[in-house]
Amino acid sequence: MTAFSSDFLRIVHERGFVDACTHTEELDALLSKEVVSAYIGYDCTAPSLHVGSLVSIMLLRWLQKTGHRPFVLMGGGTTRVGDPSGKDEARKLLSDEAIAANMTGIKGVFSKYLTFGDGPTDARMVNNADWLDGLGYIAFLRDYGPHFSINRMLTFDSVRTRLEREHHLSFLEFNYMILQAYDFLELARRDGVRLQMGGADQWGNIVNGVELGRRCDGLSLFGLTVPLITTASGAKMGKSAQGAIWLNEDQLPAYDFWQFWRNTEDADVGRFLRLFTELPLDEIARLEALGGAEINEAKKILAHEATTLAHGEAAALAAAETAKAVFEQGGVGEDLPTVTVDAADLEAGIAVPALFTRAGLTASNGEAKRLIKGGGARLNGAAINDINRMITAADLSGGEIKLSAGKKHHALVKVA
RNA sequence: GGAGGGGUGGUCGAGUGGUUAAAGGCACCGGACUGUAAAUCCGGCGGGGUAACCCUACGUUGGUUCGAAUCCAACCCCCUCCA
Repeated sequence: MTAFSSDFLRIVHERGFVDACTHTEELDALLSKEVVSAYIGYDCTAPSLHVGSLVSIMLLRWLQKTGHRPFVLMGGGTTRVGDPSGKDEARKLLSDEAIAANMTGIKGVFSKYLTFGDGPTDARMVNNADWLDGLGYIAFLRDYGPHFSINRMLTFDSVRTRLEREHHLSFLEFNYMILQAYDFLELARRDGVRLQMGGADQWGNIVNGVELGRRCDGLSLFGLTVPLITTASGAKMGKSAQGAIWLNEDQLPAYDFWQFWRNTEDADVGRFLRLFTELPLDEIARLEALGGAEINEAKKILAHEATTLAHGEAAALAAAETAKAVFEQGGVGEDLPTVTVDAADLEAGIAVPALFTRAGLTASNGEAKRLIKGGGARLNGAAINDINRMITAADLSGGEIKLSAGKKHHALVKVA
């Protein structure tokens, strides 16, 4: 591997953040010489970001830590068009209201990882709707259309796969890459941004921006992509029983976030420690070398570090305490999801399946019944085998009832 | 505008009149084994009901039929070729 003179490139290479880079050596020289502004764009297709975006967020964090300036680009304008990259069929169009609401949710995430402000290395957030919404069609076509070759555009992965699979690709989506390229040019002009980063699936879009900058303004722009992170089993990261692993606490409690990392596969521990924590590499090497059951210690550290970044150390410690109580001592923890029931309801008795569903452990009464039949439901740690069992105040243990669906999903029931 | 092909559950994909809540794969959930891991094996996987059973679902809306995902009509959407 090349020796880098810039801290940023050296660190992100060592830690496994880099998939591809346009002109590594020139970029390294630039980063060594001056404060570089770099950006990553984010879709506004969901109300929060999930761990799939965390690699790129960590990348921005390292950028800032090594003395450069991160820009977070909200795709308020481009989300209205829809990025065809990595999708083999057309996405649904979102309403403007939904996009605005999603943007608000996403903004909150970044403040945990980056320092925003007006200083030279303070992060800034921009919204491409600010310039895209006001574009005039003819003027835009005349100014930038000549720089794009249809022949070339047709060879880009996002376009080619659609064509090969004979899936529909609308003209609207076909324009996406032009708009994203224009974003880069616009940011370069406005704020002197020199580097665009993103996921590996963004390579084509990023390269387009680099080329547009050179053709229009003779700018020397750079692109860098991070690899798509999958688990050692080959699955995309971030899936779980309850759905995506969101970074917003109101979408996913810190305890569940902590549990996600705690349950990392053995084979992923080292890689994840490098990507999702800021522990020194020699420490990670030591943790990674742990064998057998000892690797669980490494997973706890991973969970602690990642949760501390996302939700703060207090939340991480609370999650760890709860996990310890629940898994290592078979008890209950403060941080478990909790539902409250009326005392009157409990006096009258609540059917077990209904209570599991109310606690959010199952999606329907039928699912709860199947869970009970399959032997996966437990009440205060004891297996339930009777579907018809009623839960009453007599089941209260220390003023609460602990329900478990499987070994990893627990909830507390308290009386209102 | 014309011709042909297609739209099935979270997803991929069978299924051309009844025994089809709809094969199979994947994903996901539970159990066993473990280390809150992986792999493997077993079970589950639309909703409601203790149950008999009832409801909802195969692009949409109507129709034929005792009975339709399956046949017919109109409409919507996608693909390919032609103009």
